[in-house]
Amino acid sequence: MAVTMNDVARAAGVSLKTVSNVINNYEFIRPATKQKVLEAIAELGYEANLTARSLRSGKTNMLGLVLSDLSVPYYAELASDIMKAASNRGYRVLVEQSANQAEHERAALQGQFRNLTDGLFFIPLALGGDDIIAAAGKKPLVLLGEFVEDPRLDMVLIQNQDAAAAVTAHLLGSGRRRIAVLGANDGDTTGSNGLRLIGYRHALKANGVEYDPALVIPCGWRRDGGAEAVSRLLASGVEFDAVFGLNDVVALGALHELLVRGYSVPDDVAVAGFDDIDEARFASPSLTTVSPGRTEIAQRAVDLLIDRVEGKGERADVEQPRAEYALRIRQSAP
Amino acid sequence: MAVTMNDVARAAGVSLKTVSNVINNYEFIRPATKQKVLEAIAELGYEANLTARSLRSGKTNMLGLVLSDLSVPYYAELASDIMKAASNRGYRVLVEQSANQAEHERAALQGQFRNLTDGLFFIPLALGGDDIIAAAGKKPLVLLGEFVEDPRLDMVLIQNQDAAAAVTAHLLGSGRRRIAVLGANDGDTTGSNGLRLIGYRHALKANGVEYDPALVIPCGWRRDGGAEAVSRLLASGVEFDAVFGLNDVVALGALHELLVRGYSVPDDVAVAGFDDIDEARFASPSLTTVSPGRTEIAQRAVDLLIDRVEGKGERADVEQPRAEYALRIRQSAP
DNA sequence: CCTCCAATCTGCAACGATGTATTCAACGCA
DNA sequence: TGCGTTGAATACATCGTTGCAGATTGGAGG
Repeated sequence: MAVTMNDVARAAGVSLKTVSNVINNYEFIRPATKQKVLEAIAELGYEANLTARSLRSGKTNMLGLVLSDLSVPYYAELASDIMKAASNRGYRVLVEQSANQAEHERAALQGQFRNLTDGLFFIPLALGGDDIIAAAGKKPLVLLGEFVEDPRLDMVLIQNQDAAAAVTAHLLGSGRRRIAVLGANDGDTTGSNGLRLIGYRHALKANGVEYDPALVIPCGWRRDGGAEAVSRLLASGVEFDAVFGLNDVVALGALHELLVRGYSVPDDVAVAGFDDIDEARFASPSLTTVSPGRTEIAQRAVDLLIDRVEGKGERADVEQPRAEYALRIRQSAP
Repeated sequence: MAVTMNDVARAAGVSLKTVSNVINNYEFIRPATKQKVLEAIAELGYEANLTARSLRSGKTNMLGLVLSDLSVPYYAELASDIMKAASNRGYRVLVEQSANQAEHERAALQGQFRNLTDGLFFIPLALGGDDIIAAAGKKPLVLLGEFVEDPRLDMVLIQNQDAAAAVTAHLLGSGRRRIAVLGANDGDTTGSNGLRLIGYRHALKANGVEYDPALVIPCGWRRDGGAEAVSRLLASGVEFDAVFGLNDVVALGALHELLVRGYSVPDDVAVAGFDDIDEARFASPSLTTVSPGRTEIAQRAVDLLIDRVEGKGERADVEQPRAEYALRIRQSAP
């Protein structure tokens, strides 16, 4: 059916192996021979069979990316950045949605998905560090700094704590004193939610404001979660003058609910988020948030994973680069 | 390294081919034999090597999805739906971003990307029908009804024209008479932009409102495109009492710009979009828009492509199912 | 002129599965 | 008893590459 190396070899009058050598840029090939082969390739429109190559070489040149759902803007944007960065280094990315289910995450760590790829980017949401270490195979794995932080695993870290503190400090700086936190449980200390909550508490303490657990509202990390959390907060009668959504969609859901109910943002209530998704800039009012350095995260993760895959240096030390964050002050909390 | 069929065969005391037969559910296998093999598989933790299987069988069980950029919410949501539907039928989806470049699109249609997949979903933005037919190989291809509509190609259609007419009619019904259209050029007749513009004109005509080319503002199909289009529209001095963004992000960008400039929506200007992305429901004010039936599109596209791949029926007739649209009336244009 | 080495090219096996054809045993039936 | 038929398992070739070892060629050096 398709043109194979054999066809090219015959057309160029050389051996199959020489064609292979030309394609793989083997050093010792006479320019004239190379020329002949390249011409035959062009003429026949030959394209290497990647499946055969993978079988023989054991490399697929694909990287896996496990995330909960592409319809979540932050993940979609991150995936886009990762795919671009990987493409620049000659790799494709195969995305797998875990739907936030431990079973799906585990399956992606070890099953067929793993075999299809040379290495894995993983945004764990349901599994913890121990689970991951237990389930993961031997191929390179890079976590993306969302929920799990574990010293035994390669990962790109988000400065969850410091960034959350910066947002909180900004709200405090504008005179807010009753800042509700949406998306965490009082007492959380691990995961993005826990770390961001800690950052929030640190900032309160540093500014001499007392921590009130009644202001910490757990909710799903989606728009409707944020909206519903605001409803509960209002129903509870607890006073507040600012809302810090632990990610942007929660903050945007909250913002929407506040406006629907006739509150003025930022006059009555200031709103801030975390992630700096594209949408934040165009919300009305535009959303104050913190950028975790998405593009940098993607680039560092890709470089780290591909270096592992290609075994450059072979050093076994865990690497955990940390991306720079940046506060984005907009209308919702000037 | 990894466990192969051979290892399983040895452990079970049968031939390699028998193991293969068990795995492929070959009909004539004694239950006792099957049992032995399955036990050996479980014990050794054998997993089939998909690369080898692909090489031999010529099938990869992967489908390609070519779109411009995952950071565009509509595409991310569609990709998510497609991946879920494909997964239900045992296929994975490999996404390729074309960045809206003809060269990238062409490459995805014929190059290595094509070889990696059994069939392709394609959302063309830069290429036209002729280009696609010229570039596409022999493997199944299903277009997703955005820009190109071509009777020679399998595709799932969006009811661009009727849905746009429905939005326009709704705006007219609420008393608006000067409806600006963002995202098309006066005279466009092809592509989503053209078809939606035609729908708009039909609705105007049906309601006895004259078409004014000055109200048609071309712009990039992104948030900042919509925002900037509103700026141009205002600068032009042309009067308008409603804005119809030809997709949701354009409409949301426009909405943002209007609010920033102190206009009241919907009192001064009504705003409507097209796509019904998740964000539309939570915008402030929430966005009136039309749902093109994203989940249905994904499901139909997956069914169509997989049926083609698996050659069920082998009928050569082009198929072009049409998804149902639905108007979503919200605050921005009640 | 012969040896030796580097540059260049080639042949064969192998990656791990599946398709085809074949073998072998057991069974029913004349 | 002998023969055809069917169920069950196997042997071998094959998919299109790349790794490895070996063959060939053309000077440089003695």
